[in-house]
Amino acid sequence: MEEYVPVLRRTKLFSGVGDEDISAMLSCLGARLKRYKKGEYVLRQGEHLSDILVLAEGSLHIRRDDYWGNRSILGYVGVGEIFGEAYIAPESGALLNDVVAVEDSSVFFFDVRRVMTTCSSACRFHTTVVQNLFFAVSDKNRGLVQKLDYMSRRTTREKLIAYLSEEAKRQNSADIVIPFNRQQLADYLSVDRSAMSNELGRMRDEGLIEFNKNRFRLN
Amino acid sequence: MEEYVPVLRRTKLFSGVGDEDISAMLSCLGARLKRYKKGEYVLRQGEHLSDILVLAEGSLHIRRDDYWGNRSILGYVGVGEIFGEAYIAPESGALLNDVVAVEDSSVFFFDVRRVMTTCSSACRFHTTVVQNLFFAVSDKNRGLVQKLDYMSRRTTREKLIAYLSEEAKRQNSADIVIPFNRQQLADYLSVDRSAMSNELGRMRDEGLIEFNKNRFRLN
DNA sequence: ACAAAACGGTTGTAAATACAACGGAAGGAA
DNA sequence: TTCCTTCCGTTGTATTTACAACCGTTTTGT
Repeated sequence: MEEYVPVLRRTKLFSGVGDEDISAMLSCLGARLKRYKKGEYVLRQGEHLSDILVLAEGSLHIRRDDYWGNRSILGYVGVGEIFGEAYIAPESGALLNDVVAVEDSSVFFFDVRRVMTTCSSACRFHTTVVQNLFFAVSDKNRGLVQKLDYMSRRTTREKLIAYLSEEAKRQNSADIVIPFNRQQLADYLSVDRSAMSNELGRMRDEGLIEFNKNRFRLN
Repeated sequence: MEEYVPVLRRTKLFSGVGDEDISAMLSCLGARLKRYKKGEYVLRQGEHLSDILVLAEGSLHIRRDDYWGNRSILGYVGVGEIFGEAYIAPESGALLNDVVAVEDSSVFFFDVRRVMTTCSSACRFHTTVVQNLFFAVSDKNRGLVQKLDYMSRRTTREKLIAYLSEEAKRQNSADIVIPFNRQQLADYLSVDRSAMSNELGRMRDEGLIEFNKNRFRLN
C-alpha cells in the first residue's frame, strides 16, 4: 500500500497532509487495497457499503443496467477520485449502481466509521482529512447537479454541447479528451449511439466541432 | 428565530440535539432567518454562496431556465430539508441553479465556516451537527443519483414509472402526493407536458395508475 | 361574485429519436 | 499474415417526442 502514498498525496482526500502522515494514517483509517482486472466489478448494485473508496490506479465507470439490457453510465472515476460517498450515512440503503473497472485498477477502501471518528493518538491530520472528505462529497454533489444539467437537455445535440463545453471548461482547453468511446458516451448521455453519431457528424459539417476518436475540439 | 426551534429539532441537521442546545447554537452558528413570498428567488444562478440553508417553512423548487426559456426543475425542497450544500467547498464556483419559493417560505442561513469550525465554548453538540450535516450531504448525493436514474430513462412512460414508484417507496404507500403540478412534473422529468399528459392518460386507461390532481395511486 | 389567470387534457403535425442492420476500418491474438 | 472482435459511421423505418393551438375547468385575486 505504501507504494501509493505519492498518489494519495495528490488526492482531494489527503490534500494538505504530508507523506509520512499519510503512511501513518493508512493503518489508523483501516485502509485496505484491492486490485481489479479490466471488466471486473468493484461494487454491485444492491450491495451494502460501509467504506469510502479512493481510486489509486486505473479508471472506473459507475453504471447501471436495467433488466431490458439498457445500460446507462452515471459517471467516470479517475485516479485520485473518491467514490461510494453517497452511502456513508448509516441509514443509506443498498447501492443503486455497479462500479466496473474500465482497465486494470487498484482501489483503497477506508472504513467510514474510522474516518469519521477522530482518533486521539497518532493522526495529527485526521480533522483535515474529515474536512477534505466533506468538501469532496459536496463537490461530488455539484458534479451530479452538473450532470443533471446535461441530462435535462431535450435534444442529442444540446446534450453533446452541454457536456463537451463543460469538459472544455473543466479541462481548461478547447481540445479535450473524453474517457468514453462512442457507445459509452451515448450511455453516459442517455441517447442512441447511432443518432448521436449522426449528430456529431452534422456538428462537424457545420464546423461546430472537430473530433477524432475520443479527442474533441470545440470551435 | 426561536419560534422555529421545534421545526429545527426535527431536521436531519439537528437530529439528536435538544431544544435548549439548538437555541444556544443558533447564535453560535451565525444563523439568520429570511422570509420569502411565493415566487420570490431565494438564490439565483451565478451567485456565490457561503452558507448552508435549511428550509424552516414553506416549500422551494430548485430550477434552471436556459436562455431559450426552457425550464427544468432539479429538485423540490420541503420543510426541514437542507440545500445549498453543493457549494460549501471553498473552491466551488457560482450557483448552477435558481431556488424559488413555491409558497411563502422561511429559510435559515448558517455560515459554513462557523458550522465547520467547532467552537470551543458553549455548543456541546457542535460535532453532532457537523456529522449530521455530513450524512445529510451524502444522502442528498444519493437523491441526485436517484434522479439521474429517472432522467436516464428513454421514454416518458419509463420516466413516470421510475419517478412514481420511487416516490411510492419513499412515502411508503401506493397512494402518493407529489409536490408538482403537471407542468412542473414535466419540467422535473424533462419531458413535454402535453406528451406526458397523454402518457398519463394511457397509463390510466391500461389500469397502471389512477390519479387526480397531484395525488396518484399505483396499481 | 366576477374577471383573469392558471391548469390540464386533447388534437394534429413536424421533428427527433430509437432500433435494427450493414460494412469498412482499426486493433488484437494466434 | 489471417482471423476475429470491436468500433463507429451510415441508412431506412417505426416509434416517440416536441410544439403549437384550443378549450373547458379550476383556482386566484379583488
